[in-house]
Amino acid sequence: MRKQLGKDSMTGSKGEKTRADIVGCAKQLFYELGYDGTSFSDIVEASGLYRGNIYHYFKTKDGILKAVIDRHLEEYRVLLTQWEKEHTDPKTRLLAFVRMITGRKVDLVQYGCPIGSLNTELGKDRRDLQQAARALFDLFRDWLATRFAELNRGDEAEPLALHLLGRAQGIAVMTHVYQDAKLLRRETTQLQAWIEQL
Amino acid sequence: MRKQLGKDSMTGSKGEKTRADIVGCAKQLFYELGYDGTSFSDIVEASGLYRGNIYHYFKTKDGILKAVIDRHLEEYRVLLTQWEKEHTDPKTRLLAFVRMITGRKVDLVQYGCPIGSLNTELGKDRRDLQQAARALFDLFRDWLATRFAELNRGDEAEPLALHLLGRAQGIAVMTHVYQDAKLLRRETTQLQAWIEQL
DNA sequence: TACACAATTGGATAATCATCCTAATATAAT
DNA sequence: ATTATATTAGGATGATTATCCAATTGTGTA
Repeated sequence: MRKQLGKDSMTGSKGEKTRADIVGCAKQLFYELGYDGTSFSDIVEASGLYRGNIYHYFKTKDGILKAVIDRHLEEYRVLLTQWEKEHTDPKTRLLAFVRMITGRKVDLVQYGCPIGSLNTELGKDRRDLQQAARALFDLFRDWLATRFAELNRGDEAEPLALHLLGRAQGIAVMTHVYQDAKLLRRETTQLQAWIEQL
Repeated sequence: MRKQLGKDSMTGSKGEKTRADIVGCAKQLFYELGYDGTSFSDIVEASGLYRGNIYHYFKTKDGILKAVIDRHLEEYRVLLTQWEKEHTDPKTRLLAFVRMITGRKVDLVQYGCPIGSLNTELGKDRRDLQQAARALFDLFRDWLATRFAELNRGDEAEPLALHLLGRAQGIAVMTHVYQDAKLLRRETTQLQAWIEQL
């Protein structure tokens, strides 16, 4: 019954739950208030834990952000895998990406794109952290590029993926700035048409 | 020789220059570091003035931001008027908008879109300030819509303007995130083609 | 049972933040 | 020259920030 290998393989389930709670609270707060806009005290309050306890799991606020980014990565990976299981047609898979945008309409109107706004904020003065956050863009870029490759657009696959990602980002920014769900609907419809006509 | 009416009508040119310097420094700092990322001390250092002196001109940091937004508005208004003077064809005028993007390539790669990133940041927790910053989007939206109206796209003028703005924002985000000038070039070329084919 | 370590408690700390305050000095009008 | 106001000088203030630390409690293992 020894599991002495990794130090985090089989740490008490109690601690793992606490750790996950911290990441969950921080993830939501960073989304709603921004990374810099979220204070350590905010995380303390939202989680209902003590300051020291949180520092037992994370040495710095930056460390929490890294964990939040990892959580995002895990969740989006699950989502992408799910889309691949649900659909086989490349275009339909691409449409699932667009459907994710419309599905998160309410949050997009209120807080913008979670990964876009995070990268925009960190890109200003914390380029070290932005590099970590960029992995989220890479994840979608690669997945989308694979879909375009499935459509036999081999050499244009990556540019097309970046184009689609950019379109989505633009829609997210405009939707957030104008708090306009109609705009989001109109633009995503155009995006769907663009995919179908590929 | 009395000008007792407005308290700022004809304040000494010395003070007006100081005020303008403060706004100029803050404008650049807010762009490079973000609003929250810029401390009052940063403005003090960059301007070479004393703290109290800056507070003589602006009661709060928020007040400085409002002045910075106004400065942006003035400068962009000049730019838009200039484009209208330089070109008469609506499409050529729209292309001037796209050329602005490519012309600011270096800054876009490094700091993103000044008005987009500002709105994204303020939209998180300071919706009151975001409302003021949104005026910058309105300025471009209205100007672009007028161009589409010139192209006899009356009822679609505003949606088309928002679409073009969104495309530009998306390009700015992607260019900034990936620090990739090539991407910017590729996407703006597509945007030009879209305008010409209208 | 005893021991080692994980987890929690609760407060302290130094730095930084925006803001405010009182004087001193310059500038212009009377 | 005198008064009033605009401007500059420089420091003080209290709140908030991220981070740290010592003491205590829980928990699974030898």
